[in-house]
Amino acid sequence: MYFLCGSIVDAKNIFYQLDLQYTLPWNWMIRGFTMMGYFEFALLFYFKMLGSGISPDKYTFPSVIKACGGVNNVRLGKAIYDTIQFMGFGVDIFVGSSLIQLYMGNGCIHDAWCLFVEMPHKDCVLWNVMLHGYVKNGESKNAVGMFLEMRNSEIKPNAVTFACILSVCASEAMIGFGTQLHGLIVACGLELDSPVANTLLAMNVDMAHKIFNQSTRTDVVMCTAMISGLVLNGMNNDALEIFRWLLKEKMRPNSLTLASVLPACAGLVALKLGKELHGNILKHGLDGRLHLGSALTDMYAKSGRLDLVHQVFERMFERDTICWNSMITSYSQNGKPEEAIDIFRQMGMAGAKYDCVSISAALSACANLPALHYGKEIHGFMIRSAFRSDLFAESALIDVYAKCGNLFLARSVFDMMEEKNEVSWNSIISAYGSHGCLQDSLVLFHEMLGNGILLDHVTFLGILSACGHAGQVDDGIFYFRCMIEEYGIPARLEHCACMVDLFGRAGRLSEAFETIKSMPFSPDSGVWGTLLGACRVHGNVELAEEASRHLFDLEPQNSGYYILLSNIHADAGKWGSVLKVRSLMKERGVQKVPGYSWIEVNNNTHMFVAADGSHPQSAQIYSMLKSLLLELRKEGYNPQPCLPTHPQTSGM
DNA sequence: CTAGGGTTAG
Repeated sequence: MYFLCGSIVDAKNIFYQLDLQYTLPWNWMIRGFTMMGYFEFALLFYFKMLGSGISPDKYTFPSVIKACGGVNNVRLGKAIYDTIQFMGFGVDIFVGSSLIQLYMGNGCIHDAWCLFVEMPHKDCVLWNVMLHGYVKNGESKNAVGMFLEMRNSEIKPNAVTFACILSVCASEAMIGFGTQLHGLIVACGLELDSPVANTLLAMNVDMAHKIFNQSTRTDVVMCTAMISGLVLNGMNNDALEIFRWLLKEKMRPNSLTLASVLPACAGLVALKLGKELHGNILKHGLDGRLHLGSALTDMYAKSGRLDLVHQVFERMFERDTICWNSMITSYSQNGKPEEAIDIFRQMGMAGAKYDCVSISAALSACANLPALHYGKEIHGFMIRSAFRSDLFAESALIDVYAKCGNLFLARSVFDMMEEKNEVSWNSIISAYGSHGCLQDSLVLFHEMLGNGILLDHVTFLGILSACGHAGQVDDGIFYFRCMIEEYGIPARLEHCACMVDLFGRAGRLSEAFETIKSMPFSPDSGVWGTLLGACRVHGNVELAEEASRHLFDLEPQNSGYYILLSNIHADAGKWGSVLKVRSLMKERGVQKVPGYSWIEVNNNTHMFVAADGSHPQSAQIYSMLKSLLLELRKEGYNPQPCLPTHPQTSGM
């Protein structure tokens, strides 16, 4: 079993040193490939074996049939079934349960049932495979019927039986039946067994912990279930603790275990451990597999390492919907919305199937650009396909329309939703908030309360930003307190950042600074940047110096902050300080990145840099700007920068 | 040699 200890290359080398006249090494190879999830290779070796004139034995078939299941090839499975009968092997319980699994995994419930009935000897595993098959196909009634029938037979249910039937109770909310079963499980003395614990985990984390700690028989499967359950509940540290314990106990994590731990690393931004795991995955030749590839991509994305994201993606053997989705998300979450949309396109061209996740990920990229044209295109696609009533996608759509400045469309998406959850409400509240419509935000907030929707920290983020955009400082203070005291939602860094913005916009800079000093988090560049921006608007040089000190510390290469500080000094007429900032930039080798802006007109995107004369209609644009500014002056508005001049005529 | 555990989104 070199597959479990070393790499595929090692296994192959050893294989070719063995005597290939015998069936045994072939069986090992086929079983090894199947266990590692390399179903195609398992089948390839099966046919190589037949081609070499080696006849398979009864130990060969279960692995081969499982490999057929891995590539969803029922027809091949049936052909092998014919071969087995033709060779006169008869169908034992091992072949039988593998076949039933294959049928059930591909929705051939009737075939599975026929085979089950025909089996002369039925053991507990065979019953369990049938039971699990019904559960997987959503046939809860038949599953329960199967269970009751099993109770009437002489076969005793075991832990796996209960695990299957309990999962039906959890999904169908059959709480009464569930408690009844629980009593039965305890009566059978099975409570501490691993598969039961898995299912209990889905119901209650505390209970799972208790069972896990008391359990005498913990194996890799149970640890994996425990880890994934903890990650699902956001308890990443506990998940990593179990993983470290598993290694200490000399248990061997497999690809399923690794796929469960990686999201915990992603959540904690534990890049070092993540890289170690990646090294392990590479050593075992597992990095091209779908589950691990997607998890690795996400882990590197959350650590901000797009270079490694790209590397992992390039090395993948196959690409399914999920791994494309995590690519879109990776770029979108790392401030590269254009690339994210591009990947969304590539995904379609590569023939991958879009799902709700792809749609909502692409839409959130559109919202961040913001790109109304792409957003509308995807909206059209949603209407044509069946993605219209997906909560995630619709909330992202509200966000797109709001960020693209179209509140009306955002509201109509919200109004037409068949079903709304807290995210949908949060999206529309933030939409009004970012447009300065505090009253509408508050009306929706109370409507949300009235509808019994659960408020969360995002709801208050929307309300606080609404107060800020509307300049209602007192309301902001009120809702900030209300969140903590009345709803028991602890303030996060983002809420404090909203408060800094709220005070800053209103010119109450000392209170903004007070907020930063008193908050229980270490302020990030966003918070200091907000304060610096407010200092520019309200002309506070002293605080600007303070904020800049922190910003130059946090992001020494970000030219924007240096420029902003130097402009603040310039506004105050302190030309000596302006020169100091400029020389600091030079000293640190900070490059000034030109700012771009763009606008969509008739489905064409036009992009501009400062003092840009490259647009074909540049002359008209500048003359229009000039006349607009003259209009503004007539109305009494006197903007700071001097009148723009056409760069070609001014010789810049 | 057969059953139970895995990845992505606001």
